[in-house]
Amino acid sequence: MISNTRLAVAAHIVAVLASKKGESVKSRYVAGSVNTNAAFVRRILCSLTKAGIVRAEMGKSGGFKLVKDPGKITLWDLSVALGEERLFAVHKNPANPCCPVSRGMKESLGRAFSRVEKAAQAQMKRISVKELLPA
Amino acid sequence: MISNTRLAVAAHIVAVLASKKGESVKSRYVAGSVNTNAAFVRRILCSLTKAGIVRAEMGKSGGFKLVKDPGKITLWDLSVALGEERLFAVHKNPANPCCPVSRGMKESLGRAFSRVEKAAQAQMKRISVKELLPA
DNA sequence: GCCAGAGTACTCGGATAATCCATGTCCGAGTGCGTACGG
DNA sequence: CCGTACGCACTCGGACATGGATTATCCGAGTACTCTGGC
Repeated sequence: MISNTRLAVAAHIVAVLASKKGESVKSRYVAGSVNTNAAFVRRILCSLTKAGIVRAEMGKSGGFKLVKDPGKITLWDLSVALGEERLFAVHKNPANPCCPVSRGMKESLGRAFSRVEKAAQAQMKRISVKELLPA
Repeated sequence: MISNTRLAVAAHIVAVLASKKGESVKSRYVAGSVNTNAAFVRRILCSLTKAGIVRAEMGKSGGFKLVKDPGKITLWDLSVALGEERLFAVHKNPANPCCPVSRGMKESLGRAFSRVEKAAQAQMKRISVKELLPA
């Protein structure tokens, strides 16, 4: 069902930044915690920057800082920042106009999936990054 | 978040079968409605067969028949049949033992994602294929 | 006319190929820090 | 001693491979229908 791990990695990244209490953290350090490469981390941090969740700082002693309170950053915020609000994909093949089922299927599926996504969204809004940190 | 369209296609397939009221339908016909190739449809139908939702019939006038009542087949049933119960993926890179955040992250994320998935699951169980059919 | 048997056409099922997306590797552009020099 | 200018090391950002997943194409195996021949 899932192919990418961006949301999980984004949550991990923000958790690391939160554990550093607003200090500047380098992408390389975060990559070490996630056990991946720094460029991948930066690509996600770029999205988070555009969403106003973190701030990038250039130069020798650069890095990323958390802008918002970790208790106020939810999984939903991260999903939106990554542009991954949708949980389900509908096949994009054109509908067969000869088949009544096919004609209405995309809209029906869209409605059904939206209902499910709305329920998921409500839960995601209730989970903050702070809850992911060790006690 | 999603890359494959199997759940959507499975729902479409079952809807087509339901519209035929238990008659035998060929994979080729279904493929025409979904606008894809017949083998792809058959692979999904194979999963649905193993789950006892449809039955395959060989031979010249073969095809697939719906076994269960469309009103009793939910999106969740289809997800289980396809083996796609999980909505989120956690990165599988090993945790960095030096980082306390990293050590606990997978478990924290697993718990958080489970909560979201449980909410989604509850909704998916409330949506049957019958609701996807045209009025 | 009825039954048996072979042939055939059509199906499903699985193996193989092409395509697309996510991730990893690499290099260029830019900025803050450190040092050296001049005042 | 203090301020300024230069060089540098280190950062982020984006372009280019690579690997895996998803979907499409193809071929083999098998079965129900059909037609023919015999009784």
